[in-house]
Amino acid sequence: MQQSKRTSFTKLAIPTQDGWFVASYSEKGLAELNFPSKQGANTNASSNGVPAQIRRWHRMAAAALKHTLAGRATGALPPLDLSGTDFQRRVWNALRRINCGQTRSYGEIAKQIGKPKAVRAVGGACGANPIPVLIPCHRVLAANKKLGGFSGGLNWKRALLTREGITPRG
DNA sequence: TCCGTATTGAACT
DNA sequence: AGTTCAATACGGA
Repeated sequence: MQQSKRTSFTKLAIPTQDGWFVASYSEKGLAELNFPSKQGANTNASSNGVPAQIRRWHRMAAAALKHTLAGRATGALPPLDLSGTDFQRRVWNALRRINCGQTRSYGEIAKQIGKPKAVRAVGGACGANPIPVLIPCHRVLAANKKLGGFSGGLNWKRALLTREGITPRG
């Protein structure tokens, strides 16, 4: 049997004041989080057939997401099933250490993971972050406090930072 | 192997 | 203060 096949994640919606986020779970944990899309998302309409453990993870993820969207500390997260290279996971791990209301530059993240010159690669890893908001890639600004970029749209990044009391330049 | 990237800092208008 | 540019690490095609 091919366990790598992984036909599909279990997708469950998280209702927030900003719309319906979609969380994707594997058997190992939370694998993806997507911003609300205008079209109705392809989520499991009910919890029928969803393992109890995943439902538990989903409750944790939903609470953490709502806290973060409100500008509060993210709090406990379910286990994360991060697919990515070593480098990317190092970056994402470093991002998780940025507390609410704090920011880092791409260069600082690069230093933190022991590759001070890999600043652009850090940017690339941020863009590949499968779990935005909960892995706070929005707290990474450019060296001169410029906004930088955001895969979910700069409007999101700006809004998230503002809620945390941060006013980026630009 | 080549190309793009959510960078950076220095040099130069 | 704005613009240009080379250096640099990584990932995808």
